[in-house]
Order: sequence, then structure tokens, then C-alpha cells
Amino acid sequence: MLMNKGKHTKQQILATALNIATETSLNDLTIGGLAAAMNMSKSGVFAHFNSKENLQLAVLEHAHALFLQTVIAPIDKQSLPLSQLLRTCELWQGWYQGKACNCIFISAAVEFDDQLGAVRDLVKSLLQSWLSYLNKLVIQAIEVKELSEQTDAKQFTYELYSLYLGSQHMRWVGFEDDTHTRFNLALSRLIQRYQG
Amino acid sequence: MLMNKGKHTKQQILATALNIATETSLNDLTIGGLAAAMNMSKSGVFAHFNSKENLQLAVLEHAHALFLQTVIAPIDKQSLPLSQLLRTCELWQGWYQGKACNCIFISAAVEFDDQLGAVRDLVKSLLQSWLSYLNKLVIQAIEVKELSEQTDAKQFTYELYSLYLGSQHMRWVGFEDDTHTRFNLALSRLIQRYQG
DNA sequence: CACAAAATAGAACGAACGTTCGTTTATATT
DNA sequence: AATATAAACGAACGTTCGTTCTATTTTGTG
Repeated sequence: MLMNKGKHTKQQILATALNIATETSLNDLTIGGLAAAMNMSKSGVFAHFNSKENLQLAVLEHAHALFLQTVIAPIDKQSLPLSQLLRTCELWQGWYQGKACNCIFISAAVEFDDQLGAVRDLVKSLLQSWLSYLNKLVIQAIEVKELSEQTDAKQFTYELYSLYLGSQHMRWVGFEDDTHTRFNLALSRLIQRYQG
Repeated sequence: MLMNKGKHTKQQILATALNIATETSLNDLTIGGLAAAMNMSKSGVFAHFNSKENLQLAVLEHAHALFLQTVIAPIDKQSLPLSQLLRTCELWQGWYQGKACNCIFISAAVEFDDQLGAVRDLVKSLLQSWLSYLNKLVIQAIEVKELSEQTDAKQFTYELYSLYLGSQHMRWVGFEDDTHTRFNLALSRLIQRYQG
């Protein structure tokens, strides 16, 4: 088989790059550091991407693939929209798995919010499509009358997303515990509020 | 008067440094760039702080002073807690004034969440005290029975803070408009929910 | 086994940045 | 006006990082 080893190590590079970028940030992810973590030379790693920007884009796309596989794929599309939404939130809360810290998409959004370029565009696009996905589930729940038909779907999605952001932030500041208790409580109340 | 000009230009430096840091970030705030914006030499600016970390700390403290003056000082402490809270939220939404983008404390929190050091400690401390302030107002509103006495103050504060975070985030992604409409709607419902 | 292509290594570059140092200019007090 | 002190300058250093180039090793194929 032609062209095999290359793609394989590239995947390994992306996996450790994602770990580093998740623990620090997309900018603090340095090619030299990545090479060291891989026991490779700087130029050896570099050759796979040909620029740092391409590396950052590849890491984001790798993260996106992992995200799809971890939080979207397991959803049973036959079940009712609201239970799909609840299960989605469960998976969403812990999708960055063992990694101690925060969701890389949100970190990247803050980090690149002012830097024009392809990375910023990709981050924005990924977040938009994720918001659309959440919003679609909300709309479906309304259509099936699991949520009141006067529900403002976008408003619901905004509040849901906000609770997620706040949960991460509060945990860092030390205002919330590690068990997502406040998030889960607020979420169930949010749903309950739009049911009656 | 001895020691005059120095303190004066230092204040000017901090003002433009805060602008730069708000538009970009605390790390992208470079001493050379700051010097250029001030029409000063790099070493001239440097001499005021003696290290980049000290500059970052000074910028944060400057921002904190401005924050106190802009959103906390104008509050009428004689008025009822809930109206104090509402007024606070108004001022909070626009405290970074003309600056197009985001609250520097939140940006800094994301940027330094993994970097041990004095900057991270200061950011965390400032955010904690701000959360305590909000939480205190909520508690007072409960005591005066403007909010139901079963209200979980911390949960209320968490949700309120989340809405603020979400509002900024959504505006960047393009999900919310610029007029804080969704934030204000969610806020009024949040209060209403804990009144009955 | 041989050979071409792909993958990696190693050394070096140019730029950006924080920091240092010696000097010069501006400021305030006597 | 004279002088001590503070403020600002300009050049340079050391480091880090992305990137380039050439050489070497490894991989897959006929």
C-alpha cells in the first residue's frame, strides 16, 4: 500500500496536538513542543502541515471529527427530540474527556475573536453549525409538542448554551463544583419552564 | 511637586494599554506595540513596569478601577436590592464602552486559565469578588422578599452570569443581535421566575 | 534486491519579543 | 541659573518560534 505510514503518524500528531491545544491553547501549541512530545524533529512535524495555520486548522478539524463521533453519533435519532436533547447535553458536558480543562472550540473562539484569518473563520463556522444543531433539536421538540408551541426556539437555545458556558467558567473560578450540578438543575428547570 | 510627570504618563500608558488589550488580548499586548501607540521608545515604556507581567497586572488593576468607577460606583445603595441589580446589569453590559469587543476579564480568564502565575491569580480573584458582589445583591433581594425566600442565591447568580457570558459569545458567533435583547429578555424572566 | 518516492532529521535563517545598559533629555527643587 | 534626579531614548543581547533547505533514512513497489 502506497502512502500509509505518513497518514498514520499524521493522525498521531493530531491526537497529541489536540491534547496540548486543549490543555493550553491553539497559540501555545508550538511546533517544537509538539515535535518533542512526539519524539520527532521540528521539521519532521512541520512537513506534515507546511504552516502553523494549517496545523491549527487541522487540529480544529480533528477535534470536530472527535466531537461528531463522541457527542453526535451516539444519539438515537429515533427517540423523541427532547430526550435526544438531554442525552446530547450529557455527552456535551464531558466530551473533552480526561482533559482537565475546557472545550477547545470555546477557548479558540475567545482566542481568535479578534484575529482575522482562516482559523477564526473555521471556529466561527463550527460553532454556528453546533448552535444550529442544538436549535434544530429544540424546534423539533416544539413540533412534537414536547415543548410549548409558543416557545422561542432561538431564545431557548441561547439560554441553554449560556448555561454551558457559565458552567465551565464557574468551575474555573471555583463557584461551581465539578459535578455539573448547577448546570443540570438549571437545564431541567429551563425545560420545565417551556413545557407547561 | 516631585514625581509628577512619571505618574501622569504611566496613566496614559495604562489607558492605551487597556484599549489594546481589550481589542486583542493581554498576551498580544506587546511592549513595542504599546510604545508605538504612545509615540515612545520601547525602553521608555518598559521602565514604568520593569517586566511584562507587571504591565499585565497593572493593566488588569487599571481595568478594575475603571470597572468600579463605571458600573459599581453609580449604583444608588439606598434603592431596593432588585433595582440595584437591574441597574448593575445595564451598566455591566456596556462597561467596556466604545471598545468593540469583549470584557477583558473574561478574555483574560480564558487566556490564563492554564498558565500559573500572578496574572492568573489576579484574574481569578477579581472575578470571584465580582461574583460575590452579584451574589450579595441577590441575597439582599431575598432578605427584602423581592425574591422568593426559597431562592437559591448561588444558583440565581450562576444563571445570571451565564446569560452574560452567553450574550457576548452569541453576539460574536452572530446568533444574537447587538442590542442585548435576548439577554434582557432572559434576565427579566429569570427574576420573574423567582418572584412568584 | 534494487530503486524511486516518501518521511524524517539537522542545521540554519529571519523576525519578533522581552530585557539590559549606557547615555541623553527633561523636570523640579534650591 | 545651577544642580540633582527622574524620565525617556537607542542600540544591543539572548531567546523563542516559524520556516527553509539539504541530506539522510525509511518505506513501499517491480
